Amino acid sequence: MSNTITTRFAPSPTGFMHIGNLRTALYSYLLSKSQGGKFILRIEDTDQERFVEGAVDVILKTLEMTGIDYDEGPVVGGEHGPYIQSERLPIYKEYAEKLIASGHAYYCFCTPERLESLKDDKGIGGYDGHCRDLSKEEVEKNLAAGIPYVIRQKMPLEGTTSYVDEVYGEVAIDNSELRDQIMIKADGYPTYNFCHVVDDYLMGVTHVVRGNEYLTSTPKYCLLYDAFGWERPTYVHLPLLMGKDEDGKVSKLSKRHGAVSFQDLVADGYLPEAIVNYIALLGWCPKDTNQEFFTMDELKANFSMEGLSKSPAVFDYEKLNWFNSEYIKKMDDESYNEKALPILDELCPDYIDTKKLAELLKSRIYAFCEIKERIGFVLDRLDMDKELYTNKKNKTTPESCKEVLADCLPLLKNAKSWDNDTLFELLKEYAASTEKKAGAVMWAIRIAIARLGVTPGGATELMEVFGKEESIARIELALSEL
RNA sequence: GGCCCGUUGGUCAAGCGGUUAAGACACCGGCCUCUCACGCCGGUAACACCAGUUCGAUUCUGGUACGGGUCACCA
Repeated sequence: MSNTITTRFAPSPTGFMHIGNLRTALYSYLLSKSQGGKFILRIEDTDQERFVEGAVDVILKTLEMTGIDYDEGPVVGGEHGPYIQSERLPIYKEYAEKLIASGHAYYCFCTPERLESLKDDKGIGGYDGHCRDLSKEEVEKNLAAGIPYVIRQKMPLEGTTSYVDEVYGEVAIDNSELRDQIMIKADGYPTYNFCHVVDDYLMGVTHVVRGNEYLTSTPKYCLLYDAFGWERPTYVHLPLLMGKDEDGKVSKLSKRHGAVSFQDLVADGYLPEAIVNYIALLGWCPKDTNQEFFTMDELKANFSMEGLSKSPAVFDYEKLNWFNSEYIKKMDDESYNEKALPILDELCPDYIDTKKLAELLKSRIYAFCEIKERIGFVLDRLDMDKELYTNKKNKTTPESCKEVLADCLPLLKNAKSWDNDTLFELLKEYAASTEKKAGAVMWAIRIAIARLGVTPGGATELMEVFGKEESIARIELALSEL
């Protein structure tokens, strides 16, 4: 037995990466890497009906973007391959037969119809062990007759099975609660319940990290390890991720709560590092520190299972927004512009200084998807609401603003250059010479050119963004309307 | 419904028998300021309930309530 820790992430290729699933991958990865262990990626694609084209690529891409690298897995390979379950069918068959031989499993010839009839009106109801004690002769006969069959795990009828979970402590389940679950389906594919155990063992997985929906079914898996005579792994079940409903209640995080897949979030302009940082803190908390910004390396250095929480966490978009805005502010200009400029360049007219605009936006957006809605006043000359000229703090009125605009127009037309500093000085001098408050002058100009009450940036900053021609044109337009 | 798990402010959470019960987001004030944002300063707000153990329970035990999970030829 190796004494290094090995964990794995074993997603189903569903076509998208649910954020809860990503968090599981993260924790599994961190648990291993925090102790210098190994991390394996395995694709669990045994459900032929749910096969989705290209879904594996989504998984690979997500792990790449988030910086969760694996030591073994599809593409990179490894000593325990193949890492895609549909390519391991003979292995499952072999191990299932071992269990039949040892009396821990049996053939079941029941029809789907019979199984259906066992359920109650709520759709709940389990197998009744109908084929559990079929004689060897009957089995041979049915097999020879080509009757479709499944292979079931034979559960003990009495007693309890328990294990100690790293997060939840001891979990004990009466064996009478355990159904003789299917290991190999009629189509020859194994079920999760069976093949993940075989794979985890064969791949040397020492710590099984997964969502707590498996908490109560884990005794069945323990029994499988026992039946094979294998040492059971350490289990680390994670609390679920929840979403808040409109009525204020919470439920398992799903689409109705908003974007819940990694790719949705990225498409909305959230940064992978921000997403990772945020979800790392949903259900885990570092010890002995209040730090909340973590790079992947820092997460590796700080992660420990003691920090894992037992109770479910609500995914809060507000906090994600905050994290993302912080990450945006920390971006260097080059990478920030790489994301922001294409969006602005596509939307804005040529005369707009998109680089300056991007700069103004940097401290004001929480995600890149927000840019479009923030620059409507740049793209179009909005309808003017004259009330905007009234500002109590600067004591402005439409009339006072009209005077300011009329005075400043020629000044601006003669401006030596058209940058923020020059314009600001120009207007400040005008304010001083006419004994007006600078704020009052700025207010008039800003409203005249933006035609909007709240804007990203002040009057002179916006004039720089708009350029001389458009700025002058907007002031003339505003004047004509007053 | 049976079984299992959970419950500290609106949210994420620290706490691991004795604390003025941290911190963060959000919210509300104030400062800064050419509006807003950023930044800075400050504020409101929590141990679900009932018993028991104990000199003392947010911390331990039991029950109740509420929430969640699970009982598939899905994972």
